[in-house]
Amino acid sequence: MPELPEVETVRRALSLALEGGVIRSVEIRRNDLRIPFPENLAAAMREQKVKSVFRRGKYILMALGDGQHVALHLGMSGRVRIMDGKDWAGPAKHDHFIIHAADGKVAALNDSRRFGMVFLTSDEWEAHPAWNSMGPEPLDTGFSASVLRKRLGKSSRPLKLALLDQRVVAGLGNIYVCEALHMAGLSPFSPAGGVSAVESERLVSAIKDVLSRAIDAGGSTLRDYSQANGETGYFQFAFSVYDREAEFCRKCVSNGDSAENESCRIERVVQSGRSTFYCPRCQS
DNA sequence: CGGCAAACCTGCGAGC
DNA sequence: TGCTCGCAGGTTTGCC
Repeated sequence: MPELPEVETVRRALSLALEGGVIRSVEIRRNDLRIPFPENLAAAMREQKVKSVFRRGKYILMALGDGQHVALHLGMSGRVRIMDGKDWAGPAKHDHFIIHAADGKVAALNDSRRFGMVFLTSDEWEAHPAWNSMGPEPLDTGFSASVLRKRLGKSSRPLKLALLDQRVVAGLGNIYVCEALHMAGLSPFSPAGGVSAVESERLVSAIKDVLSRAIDAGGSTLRDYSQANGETGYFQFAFSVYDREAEFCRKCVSNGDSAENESCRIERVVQSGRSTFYCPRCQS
C-alpha cells in the first residue's frame, strides 16, 4: 500500500474534487474493515462542507464544516476512485465507503484486503492515538539530521525496522525505506542507535529526495495501487533496489564496478517478516 | 520497556 | 485449465 507518496497523490485528488464543496450523502456498503466504521459516520458527514483535505503520515484527514475530521487510512490495498456523477455506474466490487458530493462528484474507497480504516475525530485530532506519538513529517523543514538521531535514540534494533516505525518518522513504508537506505549507502542491519551525525545527514537527504521524486511521479504502482483517476504512478520504474533481487546495483556499476562483480547484485532478505532489498557492496 | 512474530483478509502470479 | 503455494505497499496485539 500506499506509503506517503501514494497517500499524498490520493490526498491531492480528493482535495481537488471535494475541497470547498458540500457532501450530499455517504454510502456505506460494508462495515467490517480493520476497525468498524463509526455508527454515525454517514450522518456526521451528510450536508457538511469540506473545509480542507490534508495529510499526516499515511492518514488523509478531511476537515468538515462543524469541526469534525474524517480520517482515512488506505491500509495495504486501499484505493480511491474519483469521478464525475455522469461517469458513476454504481459501486464496484470492494467499494466500501462512497462520498457523493452536492455537485455530483463521487469518491469511492475501494479496499480488497480491508486493512484500511475510516473514523471520525474532533478538531483536536492531533491528540488522537493515531497521531499523538507519530514522528515528524519527513518533508517538513523541521525534519533534520539531529531530529532523526534523537528519534532513533539508543535503539539496538536494525535501522530498517526503526525507519518503518511511524513514531520515528511518519509516512515511510517498506519500499521507500529500502530506497532511502540504499541512496544513503547505509546498511539495513546496523543498529539504529549507532547512526552518526554524518550518516543521519545523508539519510535525511535521501528520505526527502526519494519521497519528493516519488510524489512528482504520482507514486509507485505495484499490484493493486493506482491513482484516483485510474492512471498509474510511475515511480516503480525508478526503483534502485526494491523488487530488484539478483539484479546489478546501478550505483556500483556507475561507480566503475564491473557488471560481472557478483557482490554488486541486489539481495533480498526478510527482516521481521518484511522483505529488505539492499546492495551488499555499497550498503555495508 | 524494547524487540519481534503473528494476525488481520483478499488477490495474483508462479509452478506443477 | 485448474489447483496450491507463497507473497504483497500496514498496523496492532501479545508474548518473551
